[in-house]
Amino acid sequence: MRPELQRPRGTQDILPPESGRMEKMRRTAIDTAQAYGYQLVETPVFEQTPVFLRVGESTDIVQHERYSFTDVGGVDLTLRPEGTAAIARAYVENGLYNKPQPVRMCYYGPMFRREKPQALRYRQHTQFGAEIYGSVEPEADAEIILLACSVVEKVGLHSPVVRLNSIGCSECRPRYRESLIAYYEGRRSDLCEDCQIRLQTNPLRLLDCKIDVGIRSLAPDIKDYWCEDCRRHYGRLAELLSEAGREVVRDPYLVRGLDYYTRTVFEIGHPSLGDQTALFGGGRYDGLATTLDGPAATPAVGFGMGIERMLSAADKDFGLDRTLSVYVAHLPGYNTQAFIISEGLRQGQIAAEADLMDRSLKAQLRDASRRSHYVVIVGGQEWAEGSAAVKDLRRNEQKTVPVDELLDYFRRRD
RNA sequence: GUGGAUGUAGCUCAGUUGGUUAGAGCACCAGGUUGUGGCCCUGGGGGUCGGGGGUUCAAGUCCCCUCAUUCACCCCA
Repeated sequence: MRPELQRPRGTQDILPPESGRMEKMRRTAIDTAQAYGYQLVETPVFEQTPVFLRVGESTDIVQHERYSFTDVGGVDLTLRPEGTAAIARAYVENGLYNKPQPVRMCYYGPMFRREKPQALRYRQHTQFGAEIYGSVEPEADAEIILLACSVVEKVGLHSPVVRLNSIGCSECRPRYRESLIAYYEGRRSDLCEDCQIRLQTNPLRLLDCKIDVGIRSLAPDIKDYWCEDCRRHYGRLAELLSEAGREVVRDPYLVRGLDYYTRTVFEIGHPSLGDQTALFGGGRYDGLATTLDGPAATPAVGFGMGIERMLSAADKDFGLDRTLSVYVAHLPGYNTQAFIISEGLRQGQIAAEADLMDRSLKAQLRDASRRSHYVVIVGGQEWAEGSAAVKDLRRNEQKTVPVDELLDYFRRRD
C-alpha cells in the first residue's frame, strides 16, 4: 500500500477481538468510578492552545509534543495531550465550584502526543482518569489512588505497589529547590548534557535522570524539607493507604513531568510492561484551576491511566466472554425461513445470525461452530412438522423444537 | 528529537555466491459426504517481495532515498 494511504504513524486500527476487550475495559473503568461516586465528564478532544500552555510551560508533552493547528480566523487549537487540564477548564467554565464539594469526575477518551512511537507508546492513545475537586485533605488523595488500584484489580492484575512521594508546596518547595540546585551546581561538570539544561529549566527533573544516578543518590531528600502541613499530609495519606490494604513505597526520586503538581505525586508500573511505562500516574494540583481563572483556592487530585497498557498487562482472556449466540442454518431452498427466524430471535433479544451467502449446510455448520454455541437447522422433515432441529455445538446434542417455541427455548438458556 | 535492528501471502517464516511462472505451515474457500461442524484426503483463491529510484543481460537478493515497526535514550499513559 502506498505510504500516503496508510494510517498515520503511531496510531492503530483496533479490530475484533481487541475492540471488544477495549469496550469491556471502558465499562469496567467507568463502572468502578461510579461505584466510588465519580461521574463521567466528556470534553472536546481539542482545546484552545492556551489551556494547555498555561498549565505546563516546562512540560514536555505541551512544549515539544503538541498537535496544534490554526483554525480559520486564526484560533490556535491543540489536540489534548492529557485529560487534567481540560477537566480543570470545564470545572471553571461551568462553575462547578458552586456545586456541593467535593466534585468527583472521571473521563475516558483519546489523547494525542507527537512523540516517537514505540510499543505501548502511541501518538493517539486512550486514557481513563478521575479527578476530585474541593478537598485539601489527604483522604481525597487516598480515595483517588484506591480507585485507580481498584480498576487495576478488576482487570485481573494483582494489586500494584504504589510509588508515592510529595514534592511539597509553595512554602517548602522553594527551599528544597535551592539546596537541590546548590548541590547539583557543585557537580555541574559531571552532569550529562540534558541535566545541565534541567538545572536551569526544571531542577526537580534532575532526580529522575537515569544517567546521573550516582550523583543523585547523595542529593538532598525533599522529605527533609517538607513543611509541617506537607509532612502531615504525606503521613496521613500513607497511613490511609496501608490501612486500606494497599502496598505503598516512598520513591524520593518520583517528581513527574507535568509541572502543575503540588504535594502528592504517585505512579505505578507493571512488571510485564517494563520499567519505562507507567500504568497510571497522577497527583495533587491545588493551583491548577486558579491558573485557568478559577477561584483562588481550588484543591484537586487526580490520576490518568493508560488503557492500551492496561489491556496489554491484563489477562489475555479479559473481555473475551462470548454472549449466547445462535446461528440459523438452512437446507437448500429454506433461505427465507431461516432469515426470518433469525430476525425473530434478534427482536427477542437473542443474538442470532443466518447464512447470507447461500452456502452448503456443511459450510454453514463449519461457520456456526466458529462463532456460535447453538445452530438451528431449518428445512426438511422437521419443518414439515412445524419444527426445527436445534443443535448444541459444544455438547454435540441435538433436539427438535417447534418453531414458535424457539425464542423461549433460547431465553431459558440465557 | 538522538542512536541501533527489522520489513517476503491474513499470520509465523523459508528463499543458497543476483539467474525460469517467489515457496512452506497455519488460516480461508470448494469437493470427497445430494440433511449435520471439529479429524482426514484432494483441489483452489490469495503476493505491486513496505514504497521510490539506481547498478545489471537479469534484483526479493547489491546501492541510495523514503515510509513503517521495534529496541535503547528522551519522556510519559
